[in-house]
Amino acid sequence: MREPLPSDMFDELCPSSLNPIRFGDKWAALVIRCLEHGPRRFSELRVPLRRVSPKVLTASLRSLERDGLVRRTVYAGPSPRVEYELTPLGRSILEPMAAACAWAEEHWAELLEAREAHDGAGRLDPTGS
Amino acid sequence: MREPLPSDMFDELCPSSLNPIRFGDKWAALVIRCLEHGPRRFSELRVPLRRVSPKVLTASLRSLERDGLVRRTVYAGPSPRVEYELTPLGRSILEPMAAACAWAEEHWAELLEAREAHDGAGRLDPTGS
DNA sequence: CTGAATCCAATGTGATACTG
DNA sequence: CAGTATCACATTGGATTCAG
Repeated sequence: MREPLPSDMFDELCPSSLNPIRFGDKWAALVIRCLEHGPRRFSELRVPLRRVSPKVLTASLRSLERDGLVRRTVYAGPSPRVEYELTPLGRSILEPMAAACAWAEEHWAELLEAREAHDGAGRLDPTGS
Repeated sequence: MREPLPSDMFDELCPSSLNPIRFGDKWAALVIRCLEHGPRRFSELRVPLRRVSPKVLTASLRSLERDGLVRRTVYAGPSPRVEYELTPLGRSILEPMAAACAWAEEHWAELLEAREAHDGAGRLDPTGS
């Protein structure tokens, strides 16, 4: 429990910018993955997602909270402390998400090839005349 | 084969505007569903998707073509005729898409409840004091 | 018939600085 | 610590009009 988060989500995992299957806003999928193994504090999330500005990260979390996928808990104390965690509903989306990521990983190369072929077309004569 | 398309995609199917799982651009999922049962002409697609302007529909199709999910075929003739159909790669995405739609249908009500609860909060005192 | 061109609105994303 | 405020920018979505 409380497994360490990856140091930078942008190094690994399914390249969500390529994946045509997307979850909520641009960062929602990554946020959900960060919460997969238990509750996290805002500042903990900011480490692997350091290239997301606090405003955008907040917006993503709020959106997930609004949809009931994430619960936000404020702990009173000398310094503010807030924890985010997946609700049961949020956990239930992990499965289709994993399926989508599996598809993306499996067909990642095909997507890239198709793009290159498509983008390159029209600039050279495919008949080779 | 050549089953009729639904008359209006906006009446039925998974409400993709609510579903946090999205495929490509706003209409990609609906377009893919229209192509599920065989090739379709542009004007055929425009019927169930009549609330999508031709420009946007074209853009969506082009994007799918670029990713190798859809093949576009032009048939020469007295009047232009163009057909779109799913490639094998395009077909392969039907499965994770179905999983995502199943999730959405299953949890559709929970999402709505969560939104209402969230949007309504703050306007009345939950402690009932 | 199949889109391309143009223009515009809405939304999403982001950097920076500041606050309880 | 955990955000909010503000401004700016990019992308997307759309209506309308026009062309091959």
